[in-house]
Amino acid sequence: MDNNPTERETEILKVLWELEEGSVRAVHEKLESISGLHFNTVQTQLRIMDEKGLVSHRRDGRTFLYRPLCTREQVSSQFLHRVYDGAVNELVLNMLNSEKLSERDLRDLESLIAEAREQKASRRKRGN
Amino acid sequence: MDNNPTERETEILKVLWELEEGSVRAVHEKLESISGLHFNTVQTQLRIMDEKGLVSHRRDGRTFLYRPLCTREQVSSQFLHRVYDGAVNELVLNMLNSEKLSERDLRDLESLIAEAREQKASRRKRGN
DNA sequence: ATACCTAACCTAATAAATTAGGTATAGCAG
DNA sequence: CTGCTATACCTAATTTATTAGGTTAGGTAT
Repeated sequence: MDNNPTERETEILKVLWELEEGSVRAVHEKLESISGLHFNTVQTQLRIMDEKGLVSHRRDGRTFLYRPLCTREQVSSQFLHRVYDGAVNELVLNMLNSEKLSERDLRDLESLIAEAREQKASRRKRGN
Repeated sequence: MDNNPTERETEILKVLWELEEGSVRAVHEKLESISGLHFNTVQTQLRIMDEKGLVSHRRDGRTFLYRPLCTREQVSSQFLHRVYDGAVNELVLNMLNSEKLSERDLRDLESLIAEAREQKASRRKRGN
């Protein structure tokens, strides 16, 4: 789980992040159009990811329903630390340079930061 | 080059991003303490990365000096698109949640955004 | 009941990443 | 000149990721 997902695993996780929970079939259907993967391939991948602790599963009748154990936030944090040694500002700076952001996007980012600040303040008040 | 680097390749690129240019030895020394990699291993990796176009090399006497061709910005942009389908705001939101940022960090981020906005404005004026 | 569909399960082939040994050679110290 | 060191170069073993075939069995419709 601290073990970061491979290319294909990330692709599968993306589907599960969206679905919250899904069967092999559900995941397969989402991926098939893009990658043309075989059903069994997805099934095997999910089994391996289960062993690795990237996902969990429960039974629903005859079929397994998989859930991501690894969040997008975790994957991103790992990326940040792996590539930037944790320097968020560096990452954001690069994003601002490489991505074409509209004024609207920039404002959105500012709101996010303002919110983060407020949450910090309220956590402090509650003693956290 | 649009092909994103593997785990180990990223580690090597990180060294080269810092050094701008470096010999196998230089890269090896930086990595050895952390990963205990053999000199030849680093050399082979660099050769492969050269073939892949992730780095380039030039001769300096008897030794090769390697340079990264793939920037950290590119790697990050690929990550963004692979994991977030390009949604910068989502990524930043996650960063704000998962990383513990100080008031100072938040202010820094705000300055970066302000700068990005100005650059956008000045590019527009110059007709770009 | 029987045929059929769908699922898990088992297995292995293939491809890619990671690692490091051995060889040849150039340059340098004694 | 001779041995030593550091380098590129060549090669292959090992591990990990990726893929999908074949088998078995549960559930369902006819």
